[in-house]
Amino acid sequence: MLQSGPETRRQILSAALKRFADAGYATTSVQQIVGDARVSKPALYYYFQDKADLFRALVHEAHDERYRILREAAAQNTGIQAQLEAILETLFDYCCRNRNLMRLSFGTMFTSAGELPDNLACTEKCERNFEFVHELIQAAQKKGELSRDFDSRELAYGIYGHVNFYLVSHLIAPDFKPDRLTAQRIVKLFLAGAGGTKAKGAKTLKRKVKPKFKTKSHE
Amino acid sequence: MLQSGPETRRQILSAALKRFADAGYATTSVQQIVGDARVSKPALYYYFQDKADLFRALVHEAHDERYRILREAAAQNTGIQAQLEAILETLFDYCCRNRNLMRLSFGTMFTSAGELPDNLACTEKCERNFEFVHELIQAAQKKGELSRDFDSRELAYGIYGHVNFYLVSHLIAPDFKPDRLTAQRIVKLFLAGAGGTKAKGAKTLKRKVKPKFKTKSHE
DNA sequence: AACATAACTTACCGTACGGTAGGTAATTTA
DNA sequence: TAAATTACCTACCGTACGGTAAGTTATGTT
Repeated sequence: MLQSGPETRRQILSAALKRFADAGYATTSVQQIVGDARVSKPALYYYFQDKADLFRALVHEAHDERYRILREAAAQNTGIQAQLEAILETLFDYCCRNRNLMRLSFGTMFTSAGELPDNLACTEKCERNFEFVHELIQAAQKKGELSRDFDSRELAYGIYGHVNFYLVSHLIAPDFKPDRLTAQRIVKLFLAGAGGTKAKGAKTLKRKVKPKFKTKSHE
Repeated sequence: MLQSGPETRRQILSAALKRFADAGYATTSVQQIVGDARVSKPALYYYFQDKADLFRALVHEAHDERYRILREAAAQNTGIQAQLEAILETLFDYCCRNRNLMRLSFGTMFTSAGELPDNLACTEKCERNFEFVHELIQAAQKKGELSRDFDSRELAYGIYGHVNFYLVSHLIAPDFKPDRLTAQRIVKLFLAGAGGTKAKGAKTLKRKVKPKFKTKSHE
């Protein structure tokens, strides 16, 4: 019996996402994907040009969606602190709810180029995401919301790296779930700094990081 | 003519490093490696149990060496600021001089497990590296060198994530070469924070980040 | 000189992969 | 209702892979 068409396509994408996220592009075979999706191989080749095309569809979806919610979160807030908090919370939330998609897109960024299909061209989309945050910071610096002792790019690196560490931590250890409070703590540290015991601000929002979470870091 | 033995082994490792770093584990074939190393396939299987064993040898080398120089850098300095600066500078230097090895070990951390050989067990080594920095920060907090408004783990995440961002940036864009000055700037930001224009400290050490470096970020 | 071992080589095998040729059943269009 | 198109299926092909069996040459050791 024939299915509804788009439904089959969705099944293939869903199965492919899981396999690619678990085992990477090269290791995953088309056979496995069509097996999971309960369709035949030619069905897959009916909807996608080849294995690489299927992979690209997933990666681009991941990047674009993330960029979209990033902008939305920033637009709905004013002031760099609120904006950063919103962006972080949104990212954390999205990351927790679309773990496989995020694992895939992070994977493509850190994996050696030769392992992935050509024409992936995700560096541009990565840059776009970073530059968006960078511009927010630049603007905030101009408004005096952020210190001018640092180059805007230095600041962007700082917060971006910090956040990515949390994201990757979640991707590696699913039980580690950064949330709204985490976002606020990160922004607070970013703004206040770690230096001295000059009792720089209120101790509000403080939270013990559960030590049971074995970071499993990632260098 | 027969070669000196260990020399052949070294050639194989060197060729394998390059291939694995460029194309990843799954995509690289044993044929390519022995081709580059100008030896035959059985020569490789004479020195290594199998493809996975060869890969493991490289990864473990990378992690252990990095851990060693990390400890050394910390031991030769006192005070958290000097220690962090030294660690960062050492890491940057090592990363620039052993780029392929670093690409390999970062790759293994971010790549999905299914794509790599079993028994890789690099998460422990990653944790070990992170925990070392974490302990330094804990000690500094006790001595009052660092703020107690934050959990020690929060602080460690902050600096560790920040640094990793620079490392990965270099791995993706080789022209971007963080150095001693970069290390000092990062530590300064970590300690002082990005908040306000209260002219928190001297403007010494300030440096413009060359905008010509297109970050190529990585999310 | 005789033997053992280390350090390889050529040649090959079975497997699993990505992809396709060619056919079929349901659905839409004329 | 007939033609065309959509949505698949079974069966298969060529290739390149990881790994090995069996032979060869140099280098000690006795």
